[in-house]
Amino acid sequence: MKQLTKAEEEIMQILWDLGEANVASIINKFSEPKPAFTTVSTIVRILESKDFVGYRKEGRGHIYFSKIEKETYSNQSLHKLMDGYFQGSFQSMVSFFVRKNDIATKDLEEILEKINKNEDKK
Amino acid sequence: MKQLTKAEEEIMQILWDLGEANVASIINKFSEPKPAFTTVSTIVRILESKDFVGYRKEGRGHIYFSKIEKETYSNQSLHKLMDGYFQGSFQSMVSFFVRKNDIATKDLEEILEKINKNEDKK
DNA sequence: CAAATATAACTAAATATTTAGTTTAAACTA
DNA sequence: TAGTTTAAACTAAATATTTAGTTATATTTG
Repeated sequence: MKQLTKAEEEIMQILWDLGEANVASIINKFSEPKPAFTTVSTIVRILESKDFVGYRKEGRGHIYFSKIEKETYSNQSLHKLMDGYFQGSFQSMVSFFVRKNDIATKDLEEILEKINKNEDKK
Repeated sequence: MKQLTKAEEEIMQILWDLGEANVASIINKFSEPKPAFTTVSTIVRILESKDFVGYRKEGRGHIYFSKIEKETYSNQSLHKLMDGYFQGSFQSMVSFFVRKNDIATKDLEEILEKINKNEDKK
């Protein structure tokens, strides 16, 4: 699956955040200095050509929306990291991260609890 | 902290793997089609200028080595992902990944066990 | 020491990415 | 409907990345 460049990712994040938006709304989400209309428009059309973004016509312009779930993309990115740095092992990745960042085991226990709770609901 | 480009990362992975290496050994690690000597040499010198790589003289040439721990870089990358896609929350990231990939809770339990075991040793 | 060889440094060119100006088309308004 | 406005499409240029050729330098060997 395709990788987003830095500028592309920034705009995807905004689209994931807003759900859908025209170019003006996207620009609005940038902090100063805001990029030019044409800059954003260009990147959006690149994303369109890469099939990350779709649009529908509305009034005078286009309303853009993401065609790929944020979840799908982040999952793929995590997998890439896991494969490249932890021999594809989820356990390695998590235990490394816990140790490295002094994450309390209580946090892991809480995650387990929450997951088990939701499993019950099924 | 600086981000590695695709070509740079490939070579860093090899250096992390080998510990240290000259250009020839790096090329050797590539599968066909192997890049040209000059290509690898250029990227190594870029990594040098970015302070990712150092070298020492040996005989006729240079022996290169990573100046950044693989652990440091992967930790930073994971943090970036966590911040960008999971509001900086470790719990969100892990529970998302577990659900999304149908990872058995047993895996998480095992991680906990292992960590607790090592904590005892301290 | 001179020639051959191996390697790094320098340079360049192809490609990808980022940024934004100009032109064109659509639709709103007076 | 003609002029004005707004946004998209087209185009271009600056910058970053990737790839590799050429030249310079140092080491080995005959």
